[in-house]
Amino acid sequence: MDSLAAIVEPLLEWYGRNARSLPWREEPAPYRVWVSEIMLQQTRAEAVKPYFARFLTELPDVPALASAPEQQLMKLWEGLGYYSRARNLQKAARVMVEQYGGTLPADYDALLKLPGIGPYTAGAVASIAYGIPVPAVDGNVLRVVMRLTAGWEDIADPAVKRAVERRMAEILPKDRPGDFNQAMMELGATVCAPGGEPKCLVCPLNALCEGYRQGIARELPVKAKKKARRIEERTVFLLVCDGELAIRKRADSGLLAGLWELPSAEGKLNPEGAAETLQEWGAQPVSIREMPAAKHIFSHVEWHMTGYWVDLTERPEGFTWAERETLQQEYALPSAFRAYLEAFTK
DNA sequence: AACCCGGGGTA
DNA sequence: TACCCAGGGTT
Repeated sequence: MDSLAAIVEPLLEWYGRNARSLPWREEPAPYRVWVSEIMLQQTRAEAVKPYFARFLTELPDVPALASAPEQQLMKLWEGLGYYSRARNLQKAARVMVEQYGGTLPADYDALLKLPGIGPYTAGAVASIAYGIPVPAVDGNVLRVVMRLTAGWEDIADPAVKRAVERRMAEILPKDRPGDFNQAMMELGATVCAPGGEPKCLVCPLNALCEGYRQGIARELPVKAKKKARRIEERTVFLLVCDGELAIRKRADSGLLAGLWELPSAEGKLNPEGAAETLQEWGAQPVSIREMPAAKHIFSHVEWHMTGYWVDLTERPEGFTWAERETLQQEYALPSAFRAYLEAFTK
């Protein structure tokens, strides 16, 4: 198949009848489109919905985002993952306030220069919010194109992505770039879906699909395997004093940067090692109880956690203390710790 | 080019 | 389990 030009018309027709109703789609103001696109990076639309609603309520425009306290920002992002997205969102908002009068630049290259905005997001915002004719190639589009063309290229290869961007640019309808880009993604998300059997029988493009004709759509796309996760042992401490729990802020770079955590130490500490660590922290336990093991899986790391419940009557320095309720409402605590806490406390 | 960065859904 | 998800930044 030389050109994919033939897919444009049936795809747009299908999209007009089948587009999901999504909050950022109903009212595609640039700020809303941008925030939604950042949240949607590596994240399913269904997961984004509640976060998007809360975020837009609390931070309704670029200036509000630019001046938001870190604590509020991270709390709004808590549980969504890839927390640098939130920090870059605010960095970009500040650039917009300083350089663009508090609005998003209506220009692909200017968008691309902003923190957190790469080729996909720049294309999505430019085309959806401003009608600028540029492609937006994400995982959905790569999958759809590889199946349409029966292509066995490795979609993990950046050169393959660039080639697909070129092909999309060639056929992009200049009058409806935003609809076209969204239609490709919508098809990939709901019909030409990953995992399991694609719904070729209801696909508006099946008559044009080489992967379907050859019966290999299910096998595509090809993607190079990722490296296996490394395993890290951690020992978590529930330090309890007067009904309050000790937490502390994580380093501002690396995994879960700048979020809060339960005090923890590397390795699987036995009771003697735990006592030693508590001594280093200046904690004088009234009682120590060993807690069950738990596992938390990140995309590239696996934490094997054990823990100790430690009752204290005096508070060592270097920690922040919070009641369960306050912790819940005020502090951004990553899922790994939240799950551990909820599993072993009432 | 390789690695880092979350959390949840799904087969 | 392993893979995927409206990816981007750093080295």
